[in-house]
Amino acid sequence: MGEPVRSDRAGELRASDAGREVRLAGWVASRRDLGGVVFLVLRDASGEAQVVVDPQAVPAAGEVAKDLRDEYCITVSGTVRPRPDGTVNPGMATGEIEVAAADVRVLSPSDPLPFQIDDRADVDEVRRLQWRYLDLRRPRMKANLIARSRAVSAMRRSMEGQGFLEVETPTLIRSTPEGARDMLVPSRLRAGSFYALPQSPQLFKQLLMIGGVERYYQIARCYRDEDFRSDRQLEFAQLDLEGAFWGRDDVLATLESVMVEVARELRGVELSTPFPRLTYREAMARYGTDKPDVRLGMEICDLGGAFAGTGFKAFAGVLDAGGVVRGINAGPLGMGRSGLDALGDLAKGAGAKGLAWLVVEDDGSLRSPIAKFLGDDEAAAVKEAMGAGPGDTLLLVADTPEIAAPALDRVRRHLGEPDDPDELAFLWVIDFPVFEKAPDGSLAPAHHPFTSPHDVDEMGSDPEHALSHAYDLVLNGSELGSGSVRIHDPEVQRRVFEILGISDEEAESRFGWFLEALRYGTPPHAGFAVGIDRLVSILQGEPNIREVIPFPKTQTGADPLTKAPTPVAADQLAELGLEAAGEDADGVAGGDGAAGEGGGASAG
RNA sequence: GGGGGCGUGGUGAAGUCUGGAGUUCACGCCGGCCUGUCAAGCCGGAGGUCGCGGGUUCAAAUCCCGUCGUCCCCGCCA
Repeated sequence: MGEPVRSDRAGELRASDAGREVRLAGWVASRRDLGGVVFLVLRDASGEAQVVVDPQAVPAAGEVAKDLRDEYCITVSGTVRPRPDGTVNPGMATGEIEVAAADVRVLSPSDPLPFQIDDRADVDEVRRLQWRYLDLRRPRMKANLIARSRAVSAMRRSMEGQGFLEVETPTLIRSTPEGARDMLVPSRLRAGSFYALPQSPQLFKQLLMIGGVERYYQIARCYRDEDFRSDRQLEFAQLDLEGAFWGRDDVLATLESVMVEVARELRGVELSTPFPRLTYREAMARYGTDKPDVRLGMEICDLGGAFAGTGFKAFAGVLDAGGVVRGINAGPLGMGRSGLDALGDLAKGAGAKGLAWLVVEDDGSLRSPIAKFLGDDEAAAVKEAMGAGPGDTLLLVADTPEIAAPALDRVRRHLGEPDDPDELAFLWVIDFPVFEKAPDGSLAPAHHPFTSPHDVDEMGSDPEHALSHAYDLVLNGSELGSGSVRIHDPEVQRRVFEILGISDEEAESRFGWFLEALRYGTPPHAGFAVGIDRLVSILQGEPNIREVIPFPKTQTGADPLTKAPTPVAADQLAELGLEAAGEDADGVAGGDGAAGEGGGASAG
């Protein structure tokens, strides 16, 4: 077996190889048996090449070829030759040549396939995941795997070129019950205690800054035990980075250079930098969201001025109560009553009491259920404020800012469509508030407690308006990642905990090890993390991140291929000092996979 | 926790609203023919618990209830 299985890669053969003896290996992509001659398309990772088997000339090869089926793994020895006149296939990279087979051998036969390898049919995703190894042979997944590899490679190239050190951090870490639910791992050596899988390497990368690394990056696997979305899995990958003696603009510039590199690699485009920056406040005012898709147009207008002193009681009441009237010019929708009602339902789903619509008629008058309540001046002011012309549909929400903004965002995203689907609209959202205001008016921390506030005094005295040095990177309406300038002063860190309602004692018991670290000459530092799955899925035009993950899980956290998760044997649990709760308490791995209610495990 | 879509031979779809024999289309599979095909072509064939359970009905893929799976969304994701 000293002889190599193959001499050449199928997809790389060209006319200049004519006359060469080659040995190929790969899979049977198709077989066209014309009786007197058999054409095979042999596919390997490099591409495809046509093989011709002539049973008259080579009877043994003819016998083998007759029994080949799709996806048999084979080797073919033969001679590369130009195709006869009129049979060149210009749609194929190797279409000028074919390999005249002298010998065909089956390395490994294939059962009939559960679905076809070509892209003809949109196979049910569970089917694809159940036979993911076959799905990976299909063009779509193959292209996505390659794209992901190239994206990560571009990131590494960019980081290395800028002097960053790649450092790995642990994936079995201390649980910090903040933010998302932790994925827990029981400890056998300390029964009853648990590790957590990292939601991010946050504190470790800060320790690396204290450790003098100065420029750190990592392709980090992160875990968050929250419900799935099209852009969320239990585990995901981030480009995580941090720099010492850095401020915000160093971070943004570095990330921009990484994005330029990745976009060049995957899209062959040159992004223009710097990316636009919006403050959080601007983003909310103009788009009603902290991750605006600026490709959609239809910016939100504030109509408080136009309706000041209005006689329309619904609006006047909202304005008097400190609320807002805002709207978007949806352009020439040409929508009937039912369509407009559906938009209204969308707005109501976001908490709005309703969505008022006004259509500008050709003569400039307004057709609307509320038209009769509006004076001529008001109508003119509204049209003026929204830049409305004949045919335009104007959609208005009157409510508190916390409700009006997201409601209009939903309507806007529902209606909007980018002019150019290939456009990449990167932008930064900066100056996030320290606290986010929920629709019910309550305040909740918007970021992790190691984020530096603009002013810690203000954070205490005016929490509603206090800003932090936190920023997000947004691409086409998706949050790609976020970062911040970190607190490096232990006293500031202590006060931030205090304001967040974490007592000195609690902070000491949970983060004492980190607070101590801050006391040993911590450099100012800042950093960021980019969601790799999201970035690659958007650049690849994929609708969800599962398409760029080789072995993803379904929405209920199941892997249709391996059937994970499963119950485990009682003795396996006993060793960990655990007792399973739920119906499958004494189930074993490989059972029917029905997870017990609660599914949890308690320390025993 | 909540809202919505989907589930029909191996695959994809139509049929479901308006109940009437597992009907149809494409691909695949099996067999045969075929010496220049290109997701070959032609002829023949096999293949089904219409996700599962219950109900209504003379009769259910179709209507009703429940349940499972999956996808999208809200909540959640500091």
